[in-house]
Amino acid sequence: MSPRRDPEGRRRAIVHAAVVEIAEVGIGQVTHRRIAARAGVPLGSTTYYFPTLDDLVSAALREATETARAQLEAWADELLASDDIAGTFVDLARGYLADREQALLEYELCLAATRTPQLRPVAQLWMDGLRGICARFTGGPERGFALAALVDGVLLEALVTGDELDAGGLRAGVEALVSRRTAAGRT
Amino acid sequence: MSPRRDPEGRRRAIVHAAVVEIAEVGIGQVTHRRIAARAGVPLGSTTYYFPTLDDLVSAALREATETARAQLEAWADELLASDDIAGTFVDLARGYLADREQALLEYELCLAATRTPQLRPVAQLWMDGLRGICARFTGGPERGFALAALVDGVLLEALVTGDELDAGGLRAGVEALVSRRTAAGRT
Amino acid sequence: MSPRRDPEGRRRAIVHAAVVEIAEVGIGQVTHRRIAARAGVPLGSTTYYFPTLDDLVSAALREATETARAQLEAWADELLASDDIAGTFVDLARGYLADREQALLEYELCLAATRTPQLRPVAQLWMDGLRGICARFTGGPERGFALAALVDGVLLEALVTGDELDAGGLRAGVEALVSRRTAAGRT
Amino acid sequence: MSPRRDPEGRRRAIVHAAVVEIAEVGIGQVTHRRIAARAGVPLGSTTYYFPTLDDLVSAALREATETARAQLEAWADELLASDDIAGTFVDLARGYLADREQALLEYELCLAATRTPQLRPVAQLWMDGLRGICARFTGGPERGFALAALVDGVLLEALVTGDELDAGGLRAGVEALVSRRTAAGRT
DNA sequence: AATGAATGAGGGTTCATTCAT
DNA sequence: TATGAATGAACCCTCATTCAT
Repeated sequence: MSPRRDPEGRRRAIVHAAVVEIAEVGIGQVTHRRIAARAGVPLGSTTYYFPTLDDLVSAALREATETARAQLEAWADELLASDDIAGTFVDLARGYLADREQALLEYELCLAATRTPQLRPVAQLWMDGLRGICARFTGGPERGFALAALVDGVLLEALVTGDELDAGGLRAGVEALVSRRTAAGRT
Repeated sequence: MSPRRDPEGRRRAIVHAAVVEIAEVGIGQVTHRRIAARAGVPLGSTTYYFPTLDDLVSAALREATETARAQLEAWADELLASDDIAGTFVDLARGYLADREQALLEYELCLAATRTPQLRPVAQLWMDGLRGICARFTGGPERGFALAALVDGVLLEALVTGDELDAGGLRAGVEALVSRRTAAGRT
Repeated sequence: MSPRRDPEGRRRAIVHAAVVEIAEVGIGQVTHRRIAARAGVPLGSTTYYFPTLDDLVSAALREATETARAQLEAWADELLASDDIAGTFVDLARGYLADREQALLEYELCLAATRTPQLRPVAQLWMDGLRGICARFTGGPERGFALAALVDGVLLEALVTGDELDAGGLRAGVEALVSRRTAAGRT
Repeated sequence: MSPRRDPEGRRRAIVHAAVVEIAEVGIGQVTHRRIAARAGVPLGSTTYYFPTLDDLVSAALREATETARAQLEAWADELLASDDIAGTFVDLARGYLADREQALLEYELCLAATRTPQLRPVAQLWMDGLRGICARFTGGPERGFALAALVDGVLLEALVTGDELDAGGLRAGVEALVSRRTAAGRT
């Protein structure tokens, strides 16, 4: 199945399997064996490419963040091109929650970062990215931070309650925070 | 310390140790042994009072939520008595973050609830409580939800980044969401 | 439920529960807790009446043997009154196997006796009883022993295979071993 | 003793240790740790080769049965070559009982099979083997079954009572059951 | 006399990690 | 380079037994 001679591919396959596995069972429950099984590689490969399980988990979370980063950029593009900021935010959030497990992983990473210093920068990446985007649509950085927090909070709540996204709340919040002038100036 | 024969006290001591331990190392890393050591009781006691580790963890999270709930009620009182809603929110959030580990535990519980059905109601309690309070200060339920999400987001971000509370963002967000009339009517 | 003041009754209830429990799960899997639960008495009662689990198991096996002994006597009566020894043996064996678990317990006791000296006499009781009965229907003690062994073997095989009693084999064996003259002399 | 890298040998050593251990303490009392100690391998090895204790026990019993099967075949050969069937049966039974613990294990397996379905086929192997042999020396299958039961019963009784084999009883039984013609035809 | 509380030993099992090959 | 074998620590949990009440 996996190419005999493609170390980089192997590595990526393992990391990817780790991401999926973490998303599914949570950081605390992930094991070498599970990842190896999921990736379809021998157990030894996981420790060969990653000396420690922590290393592997870190790599997985890093990759997950990369994914999120790309997503954030897509958000920025869509938001800039939209003339209904609030509506677009709702659409984007809904899209984000579509892959619930992936989204969960993101938040789990954030919490894990609070106890694992090496995860800090990874988590920071997401936070900063979201804040950066939000700040473009509000009068000042403070409101931008508030908007980012709002989005984070709405997403978290949806994940926790298991309900649909609270579109009404999100829309109301965005509208209250987004600068009229900015929105108007764009038309 | 604990009297030889005080089942209820023993039980509480174990639960409390579990709370502290979970706050410190995370739900996924907590073990009978750690809790027993922290509580100063023999290993067997933990399984005597709680047949399963899951039971013990549940009890701990339930207790933690009870604490949070009490805190929320204190919030409500302070907010109702205040004529600077935003400023009071900031103070309260700061107070909440003062015990970082306890706060962290709260969020960990929320995330864990997504994968452990039995934890759902416990997490819901917090979410509902916060939303209920917030709704009192906004024009409608949607803005109330948005305010709750904002608070949740701000707290989460502070926990994750390890920075101080983003007071400016919180204040700006609250001001944008809180109903003028309510604020005005209270002067 | 159980009378407040009836130590002997309590004791019997525990022993009986132990018998049933052993029959159900096997000697090696029986525990104080299981017996207490089955008997509907507090855990402490089991150790109060029987210092050791071994003591309790022994008592249970002793009781089981007593039951078997009574059964053997019934066999003797029926056989003596019968003019179709082989057919009666078949009927009796079938009756014995009707309560499979009880029968199993008997054999388990026998095997356990090989490793637990204190169980020896209990097991011996059954063996001797069966032999004694059988000897009455054969020409000499040797054939009597053979008949007893045959019965034991047939019962064991039925238990192990889970099949019905091998009536044909048993009948053939009995007929070959039973003394014609004895049978004839009784008409 | 055992080479560093010899998985098959290791596996066999563990299984063999399990057989011996079961013979000594009984199925219900056997543990990973005991087996590991007896085999002179680390604890982890037992679970590495056999995911579950049940698996290990099954393997051990299977092996024991294989041994017994080989023995049965030897019996068949000797019996066919003999002109004193009864005497040969006695010799064979005595030989079988010479290794008391191995014999005990056999019967324990049979009883355990009644409660552990996966053990059924293993136990059946022994029963069928013995019956098959016996049937060759009797007039019909029914007497064959009876003979097998007789042998089983005699062996069981010897094991349980701890006495010598009841040679007289066995001889008498065999003589009563073995087909004259077969015996005669062979002279 | 009777019992719930308490405990520590030990059981099965999992797993990160090391290492010979 | 790559991997299956191997290992021991640690985990959760069960339980016989002891003991204060």
